Amino acid sequence: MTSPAAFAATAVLLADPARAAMLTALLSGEALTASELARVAGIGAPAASAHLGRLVKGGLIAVHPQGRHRYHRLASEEVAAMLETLGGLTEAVSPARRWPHGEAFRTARLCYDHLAGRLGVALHAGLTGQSWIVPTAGGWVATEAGEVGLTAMGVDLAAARTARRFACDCMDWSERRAHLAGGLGREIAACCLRRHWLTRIPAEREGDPLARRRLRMTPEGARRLGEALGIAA
Amino acid sequence: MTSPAAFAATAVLLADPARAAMLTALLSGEALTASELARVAGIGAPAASAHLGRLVKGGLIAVHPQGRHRYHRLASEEVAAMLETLGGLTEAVSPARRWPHGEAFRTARLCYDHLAGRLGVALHAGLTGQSWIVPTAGGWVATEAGEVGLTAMGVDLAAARTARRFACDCMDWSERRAHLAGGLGREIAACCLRRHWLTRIPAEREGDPLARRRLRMTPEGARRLGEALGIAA
DNA sequence: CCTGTCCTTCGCCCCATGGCGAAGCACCAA
DNA sequence: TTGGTGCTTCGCCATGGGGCGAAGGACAGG
Repeated sequence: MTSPAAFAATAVLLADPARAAMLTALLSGEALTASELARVAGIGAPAASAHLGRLVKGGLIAVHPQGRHRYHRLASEEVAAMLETLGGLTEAVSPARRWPHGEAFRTARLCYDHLAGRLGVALHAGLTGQSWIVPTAGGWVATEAGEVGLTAMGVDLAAARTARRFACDCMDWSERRAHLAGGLGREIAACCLRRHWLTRIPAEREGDPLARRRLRMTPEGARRLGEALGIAA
Repeated sequence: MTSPAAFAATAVLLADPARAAMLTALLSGEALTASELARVAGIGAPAASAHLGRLVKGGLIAVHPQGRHRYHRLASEEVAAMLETLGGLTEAVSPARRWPHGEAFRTARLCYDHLAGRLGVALHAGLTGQSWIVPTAGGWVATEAGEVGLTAMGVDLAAARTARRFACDCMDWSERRAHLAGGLGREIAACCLRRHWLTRIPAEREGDPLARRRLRMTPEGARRLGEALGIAA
């Protein structure tokens, strides 16, 4: 029997401060070990293990055992989008207890594995405005012009196509507009980081779960992204 | 001090089955009394009162006292979008416990006060594709052509402008694409319902919190929406 | 007024959940 | 094999929170 209020079962997983801290840390897109996550959450190893077990069972995170370590990452794009949205709601509803993201956070950041913030929204607008991608059922597909342009930028389209979704929208809360997720979003972000068009901003204090999500655009990046997509930095 | 895992405070409000049922019921966009919500949640009046108090305090719902009755509605567009997203995540993560929305639910439904589902996404694509709305910082604005076209449809643009946001994106989970929210989204939905281009589908069983969210397009509606926006029903 | 209704507050019980320490596995390195 | 380390399981305790019944305000109608 499916309950009409089915999402409560998922919401309980988000409702604990320790689990929330873990999930927030994983929004950087990096895979973290159980002990790293325990430290981030400020709890002991046994408690962390229990939390991680519930998160895995609930389908929110996935595990990659590697020797003695167990690396954890968010289970999917959907989970990342959900956390981003919930964080934005919290900020909209109660500015007093919003998380401490500064202006840099709104300008450009990682949302799991793709670009968000003003840059992410501008990228979405640029791709659709130039018809490099066009709508289809359940997402977007690349046009011929898009394939040429993206390949010239250095984006690995073959890798992007291996994802479950090639390109789809993800809500950008700080901008109230959609940015690009899916395989294409991932590969564009990877390309920008690989070529040092974007660099991660180091954390200001130790153990900040939002560390490594903030991005800064290099002069080279502003030029290249600008000319490729006609967007203003 | 703002905790990095700030969203946990909001998530606890969603994590209870009774509160989740209440919020789900309010997604229909209607204002409900405390006793109606108690019945929907399957709990007594005292428990419902406590839950509603917490939801109001948390900024998720708003109250309108009216005589002996206290009407409750969702506090904002953001809350509705958040619930929609969380419901979608639950379905993506765990199809076993997804809520029972049939095909009609995916085709056309209300997301609080605006249109969602395939129809909502098609509407968004039609408005942007014909340049009736164009992007701006934090949302969309209507062009001159858009003002003419929308007014001809019967949409009250003056009313739409009284909203906090004129037009912004809202994530459509079943389609993985953005649909239109904000004052314009609200007025378009109101127009379609007023002119009987769309009608609510009656609930199949008593007390279904998803009741009155499902929509069906009338032949007249398909024709009018189709010719106005060039969308396929 | 008094009555019925709607809603809230209060007091109480109960159990689900989160935390830890200790012990037990699993794996790498010597 | 023998440690050393990372992680999990087990047992236990404390607390928070959700539920109800009973009682108390607020409001409409006679």
